[in-house]
Amino acid sequence: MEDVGKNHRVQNPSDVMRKAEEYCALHGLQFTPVRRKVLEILLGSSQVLGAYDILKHLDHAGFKSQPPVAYRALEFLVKHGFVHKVVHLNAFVACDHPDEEHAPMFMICNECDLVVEVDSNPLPRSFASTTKNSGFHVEEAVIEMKGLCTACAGMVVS
Amino acid sequence: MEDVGKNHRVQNPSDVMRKAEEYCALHGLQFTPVRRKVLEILLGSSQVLGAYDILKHLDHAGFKSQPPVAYRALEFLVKHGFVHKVVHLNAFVACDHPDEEHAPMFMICNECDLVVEVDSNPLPRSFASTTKNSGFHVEEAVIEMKGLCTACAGMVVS
DNA sequence: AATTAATTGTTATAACATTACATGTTGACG
DNA sequence: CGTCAACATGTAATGTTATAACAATTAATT
Ligand SMILES: [Zn+2]
Ligand SMILES: [Zn+2]
Ligand SMILES: [Zn+2]
Ligand SMILES: [Zn+2]
Repeated sequence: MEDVGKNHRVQNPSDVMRKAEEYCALHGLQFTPVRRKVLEILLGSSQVLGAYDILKHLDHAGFKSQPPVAYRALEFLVKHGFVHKVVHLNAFVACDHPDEEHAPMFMICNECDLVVEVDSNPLPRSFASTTKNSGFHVEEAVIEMKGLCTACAGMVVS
Repeated sequence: MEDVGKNHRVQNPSDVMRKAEEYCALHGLQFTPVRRKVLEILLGSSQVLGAYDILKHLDHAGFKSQPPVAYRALEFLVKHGFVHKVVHLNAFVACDHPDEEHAPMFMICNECDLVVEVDSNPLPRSFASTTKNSGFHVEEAVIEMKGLCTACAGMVVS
């Protein structure tokens, strides 16, 4: 689950970084060095990263690297929508478009752990009726689909 | 997360139990004592149970109680649709209607951890187009919504 | 009966996450 | 400025969830 290549899963990391800065400034949030660094780590990774992967990166970058350091930064980043947690992998991923309100929706490959965030804008609406009937007040919807990515599906056939 | 009351989250446990027996007989699966017991434990619980909760129950019932015992039984039960895993709680729950093909969909209360399985039959279809575009072959869709149950939502207001 | 496949027993360890408390930093207010 | 409260970080220890690895047993197949 380590970062292996130079490819980023997010197209323009610096762009997202700037959005995060602006958001924090606007809302009086402290975008501290650790928080900034963790977001950079995730933006620079081609794969999702577990908390302990992030700790290793922090360690290499000269930060403190006990578990709470990573978990606290991740909690902040997730809370404010810069990062999502992929609950099936106990791993984290920087969001492409943290400025747009959305329910995170992922496709996860069972073979290679590739994770793709797809747009879910029109979907959560359809849940509303189902949940309203039961009197449940929904705050967050998490949708994760497991299966095979194009590459891995191809391998099986061949 | 222990079983506290006599209420079952599944209406007719013995009914589900029978369905599981029939399914296993029909498909040549071994519905062994541990597997049966774990399903009974989950059917008898009013709440979702973690693997280690189940181990405690197994221990009390005179079964072996090392982690793999529970995890292997749960893997079997999940694989064949008798049990679902609630990934947000790392916990397991017996399914009400294992005979009907469906994607599990849950509502989870952030306050009291109440978990309600709701019917999702019409919904996964709407995902198909989104995922097909990306060439992803979906095998399983997990939908979990977090929020407040009626009871807990009421408390907040008062 | 012999062979193979599936399941279980058992030990150990890996992987993920939180508690608790001390220390430091920041910003508001008098 | 000095004080206080709120927020953030440092650190050690522990708690929780899940799997690896291999031996032993049991069930199905030939
Ligand atoms: Zn996102
Ligand atoms: Zn793949
Ligand atoms: Zn179900
Ligand atoms: Zn509740």
